[in-house]
Amino acid sequence: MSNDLYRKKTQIFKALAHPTRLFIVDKLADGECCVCEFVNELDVDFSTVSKHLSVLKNAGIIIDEKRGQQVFYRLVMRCVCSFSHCIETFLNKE
Amino acid sequence: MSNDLYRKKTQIFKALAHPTRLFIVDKLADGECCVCEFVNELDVDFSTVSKHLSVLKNAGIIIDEKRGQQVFYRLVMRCVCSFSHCIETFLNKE
DNA sequence: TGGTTATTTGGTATAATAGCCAAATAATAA
DNA sequence: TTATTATTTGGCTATTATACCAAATAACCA
Repeated sequence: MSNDLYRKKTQIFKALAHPTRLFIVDKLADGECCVCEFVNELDVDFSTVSKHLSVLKNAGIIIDEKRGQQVFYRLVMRCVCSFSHCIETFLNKE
Repeated sequence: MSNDLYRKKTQIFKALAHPTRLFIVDKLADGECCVCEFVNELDVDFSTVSKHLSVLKNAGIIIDEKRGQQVFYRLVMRCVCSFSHCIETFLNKE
């Protein structure tokens, strides 16, 4: 049980283990978004969205880029989408 | 943001978001195991292993079958393996 | 420069999770 | 029936995660 690998993998699963963050990833699968777009669609505080984004960023799932006063986020770990899709198929079977 | 779907998906990611549980899933990818086999390899209490297994079971990732006095667990959500593999590739790139 | 907008950071209260121990259950053996 | 083995469950404490508010930063505009 090589600890370091499991620790890093766990960080990725933890980052994804929240409904708001899964929603963010789903949305980013269709293209980049700025922070305010998430705030508009989710009924949570700006600071809360920002913190969720930083969790995903620290895990290496998304990256950010500042353009003007806005910050845009992009999905880099694309295979999350295929797993997410597999889960949906799985849930429909039950 | 259809809440019920995100709630269920989150449950699956939460279930996977622990090093011990990732280890269990990895091991089950190679075939069924009984509880005691995990206890031997992991340095944690029997009750702790049992609780980790029930988290994975409640999420629908593994199933159990009692044979005699032992309980055997099997991996049913196989696509966890491919995602796990993708994460490893991803981590190696960095 | 001063004001406004977009975003992040720090503080804090609350909720969820993890791990151990002890006790309960369940199957089998003596 | 009693004892033994395998596993689960309940209770408790310590740690971690979440969400809000307020304050800080950073870019742009007047």
